[in-house]
Formats: sequence, C-alpha cells, structure tokens
Amino acid sequence: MDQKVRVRFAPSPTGPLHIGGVRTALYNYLFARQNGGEIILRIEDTDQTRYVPGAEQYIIEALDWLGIRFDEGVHIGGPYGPYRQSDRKAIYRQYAEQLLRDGWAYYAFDKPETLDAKRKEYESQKRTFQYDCTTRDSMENSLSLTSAEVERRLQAGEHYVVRFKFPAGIDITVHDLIRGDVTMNSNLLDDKVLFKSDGMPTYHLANIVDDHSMHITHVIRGEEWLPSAPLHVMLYRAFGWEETMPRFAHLPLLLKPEGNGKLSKRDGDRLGFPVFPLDWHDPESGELSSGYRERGYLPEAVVNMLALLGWNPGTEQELFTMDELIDRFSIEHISKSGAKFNVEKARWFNHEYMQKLSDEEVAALFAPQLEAHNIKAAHEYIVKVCGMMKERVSFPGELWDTCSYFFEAPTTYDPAAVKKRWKSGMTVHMNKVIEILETVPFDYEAIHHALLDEYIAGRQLNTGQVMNSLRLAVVGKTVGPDMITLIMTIGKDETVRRVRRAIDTIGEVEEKQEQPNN
RNA sequence: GCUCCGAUCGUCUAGUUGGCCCAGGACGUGAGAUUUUCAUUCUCAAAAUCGCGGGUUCGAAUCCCGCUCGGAGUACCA
Repeated sequence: MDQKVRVRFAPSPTGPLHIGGVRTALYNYLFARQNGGEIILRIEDTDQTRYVPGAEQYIIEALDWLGIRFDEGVHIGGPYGPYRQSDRKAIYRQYAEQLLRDGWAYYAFDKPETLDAKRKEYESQKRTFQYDCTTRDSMENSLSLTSAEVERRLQAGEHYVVRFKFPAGIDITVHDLIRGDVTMNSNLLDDKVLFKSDGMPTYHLANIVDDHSMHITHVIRGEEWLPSAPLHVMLYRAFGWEETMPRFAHLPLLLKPEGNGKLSKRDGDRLGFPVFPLDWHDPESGELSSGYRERGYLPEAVVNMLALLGWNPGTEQELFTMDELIDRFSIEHISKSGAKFNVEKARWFNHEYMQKLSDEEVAALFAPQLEAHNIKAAHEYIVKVCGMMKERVSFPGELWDTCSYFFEAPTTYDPAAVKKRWKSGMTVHMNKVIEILETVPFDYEAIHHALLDEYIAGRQLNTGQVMNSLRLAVVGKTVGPDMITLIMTIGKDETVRRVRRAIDTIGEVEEKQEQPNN
C-alpha cells in the first residue's frame, strides 16, 4: 500500500470524552505520525437527540492538552470538509438512494412501536427478534409491499427508514490487523438502519461514506465495533469501494480496575480516579466528573500510561516521550485482551514525569496553591523549594502539604513526635543551637561542623534526638529534607525565631527517668 | 438466548518461526542498605503448575480439539 496513510478519530459529542476514547485517539495519532500520514478529527453527531452542548469543545481541548494534534478537522478545517457530520447531511441521502437503486437497501415503514411490540413478543418466547432475511417479508417495507403502495406511502410523506439488505447465506470476512480474519455469516446479521426517518444517516452509513470520501486508509477504533464490521465491509462492497476499503484494527477495551466490565463513569467517581481527561460539568445535572488534568496529572504521564495500556514496545522500556512512542508504536504489539486500569501505576508514571520537570515548571504548577494560602515569596525561593521537594511528591497538588513550612512557621507541633523526641534537657540543647547559629558563619559546612561534629558528637549526644527535635521546632513534625539545607533555605533569623517559639511553646520536659537508649 | 472476540504473577505485560522459559520486566507488596527524620534512591525477596481437560511432538505458555470463564454486540445510539 503505497498511498499516504490517513486515519481519523471520530467521536460523538454526547458528553465528555472517555479515557478509552483518548487512547483510541492516541493510537491513531501515533500510527499517523509514524507513517508520515495524516490524522483528522471528525465529529459524528448524527444522533440529534444525544447531542450535548460543549462536548465538541471539550474533546478538542482534551486532545490538545495531551499533545494529540490533528492535520485536518472540525476545528481547523481541511480539504475534505466539512468535518462535522451534521454539516454533511445532504451528502448521505444521495448515497442512501444509490443503495436503494442498486437493490442493496430498501424502504421500511414499520413504526417504532410495531418493532418494540415485535421484540417483546419474541422475548416472551425466549427468542430475539431480528429484522433480517427471515423476517423482512413479514414487515412493512418496499420488499413486501407492492411498488404502487410504496410509492403511495412515499408520496403521502409517511415516515420511513432505509435498511441494508443483507444477502442471505454468505460468509463475510473482515481482516483485522490485530485479530486476523473474522468471519460471520450474513444470516446472523440484521438489516441495519442506514438512514433514519429524521433525514439523518446512522453511524454505519455516515461512517463509510465519510471514510471513503476522506480517503481514510486505516480505521483504528474500539472493539465494540467489531460485531458491525461485516456490515461495513458489505457497505464498501455495495458502493463498489472495496478496492480502497480501509484496513481495520479493533482495539481491546479498557476495563474497570476491580471486578469485571467496561470502565465507566461511575467507577472513576467510586474508586477515586478520573475516567475523563478534563473536568466535566454536566450541563444538565450540574454534576462534576473529575479529570486527569485537574487532578494534577501531567499530560506526558497520561499519554505514556495510556500508550502502555494495551500496547507494548517489545522491550523493557517503560518511559516514553511522544516522539519515542511515534517511533516505536506498532499495531502488531497491541494486545488482544482488555486491560484493567491501575491507579497505582498511574501515580508512579506521574511521579516519574514530575521529576523530569524543571524546578521552574514545578514552581509554576505550585503557584495556585501558594496563592490559595495567601503566600507571597520571592520567585527564586519558590523555585528552590520546588527543586528540593518535587522528588517527594507524585502530584503538584501534594506540594503544599509537604512543604508549607518553607513559607509558614508551624503553629502546632506533632504530639507523637514531641513525645518521642523532645526529651528532658532539650530546651538546653535548643538554646545551644540558637547560640551556634548566631555565632558561626551562616554557611553549610560551618553550621554542620559546629552542630554535628563539635556540639553533638563532642558531647556524645544522641544525634537523632537533637536533630529531630530541631526539625520538630522548625517544621512542626519530623519529616522533611536535610536539616542543614532546610536551615540554609529559610534563613538564620527565621530558624532562630522558630526554635525560640518551640522552646516557649513546648517547654522543658520534667523528670523522665527513661534515658534515651543511646 | 444468539453471534463474535478474548484468557501468562494482585495489576499492566514479555513470550509472535514450538526447545535459550521449572516463564522475564514494571507497578504494588515485604525485607535490607543509605539518611539526623520522612520521602527519594539502591539491593534482595515473595508472587503465574502459562483458565481447565484432552491430544500432536523427542519437546508446548507457544499448534489442534473440547470445556469453562470473561468481554462486546444484538436500537430509527454511536
């Protein structure tokens, strides 16, 4: 196949883009870029009843956030537009008519209620009603009615749909790039509606017409489409487009992290992780569904994680930039089975990408938290703190809780730590620390030497006991980076102030027989 | 129910032409090291009789058959 690779991502604007859809878009993007091809964004909004305002914009914004860029699409135009199916409405009717003319389709006048009743009737007999070669003759359509009657109904403006007429008893083989040949017999397939009574096509018709007229070479989509793929193949055949029919690749589904089944919106809310790329405010219910972006996930981490959920490079490498993914991606390495979501691994990916960020970038992500806490600090200072703290968090949002003491003196002291570290005689030691800080040069080596070597080691004191108490005084708890660095960062005066305050607040501990065992 | 797809550590997966696999990596878990603390980092460990049962073969996670389980589809939704 020496023609230029062209793929499309074609979501329906029925709500926020599901993370599984994001992965489909990503794989399409990687495949297009790797082959020097093009990727287009087409909006499939043929179901007017399910249209949700804002959804289209959401999809565009989400993919843009992740760095998935398109060559053509509803938002940027292109030579094969329009790219929104509702704007292509006029195109589909003529193709439906072509099928009708060529005997590949027929008019059906059955009312929805009739169909419903029929399904219920079959169901009560533990059977399933299917509109197909065995039942179509007993329904009201242009196959069972006289042409005069059909003409009369059409003239009268009676509602009708156009159904595909599946030839009886033929095997239809779909070649799938991931699963190989999949064969189904036409007798088991039903006469799908191609054109609805509201004048809009269904997915099946619009999809084939658009993929053909937009010169799509590869259709990479979710596995839920595999069962209707034979219909699509037949449609290409019916139109006489089989020669240029795109190649298919049906992606495995994304499963919920626990139990079984497809990942759904509810799982995310229940298990506390996003199912959507961005926050989504439902315009009708007002309900909020949280997104990866707002949860503090880095776009590169989400892309990396998604890429590996259902695909592998065949090597042991796990961290990939977008360019590396484009380079390594291959449809052959896409797995056949569904993948369960793993929150822990997602967290790990984000931690890895946090480390790749420059201190400046982390500081920028931290800024909103400082603002929320009304903190004003020098930019260089914030950058320095971020550089020191980023390896200790997985999300920017965890920064404030782990380093607020760089910006605010502690007001309370962790009781458990006080009990454990602040032993008898500690006020004396702390006063000595103040004295050391005020006399020796404010320099890492000098302080380290005076405090650790001369004072603590010299008097054979317990290093952990003294240093942790000092940390407790300065931080309020016994966690944090290297103590001397901490002192150097917040400054001499502030450190002294905090130690004084701790001495005043916690005070001297009485008696206490128990001597710290070393 | 029917049709189709799938099945390797808890999870993501390597394994694509049967022997290099008494199954490798990662996340998570446990232990240890480093550190003044916590985290990071490093080392080590536990963890899959390759869904089950039959074959084929000198040899099968890899091929074949059956079964089981899981998933998807079965709309004038995509």
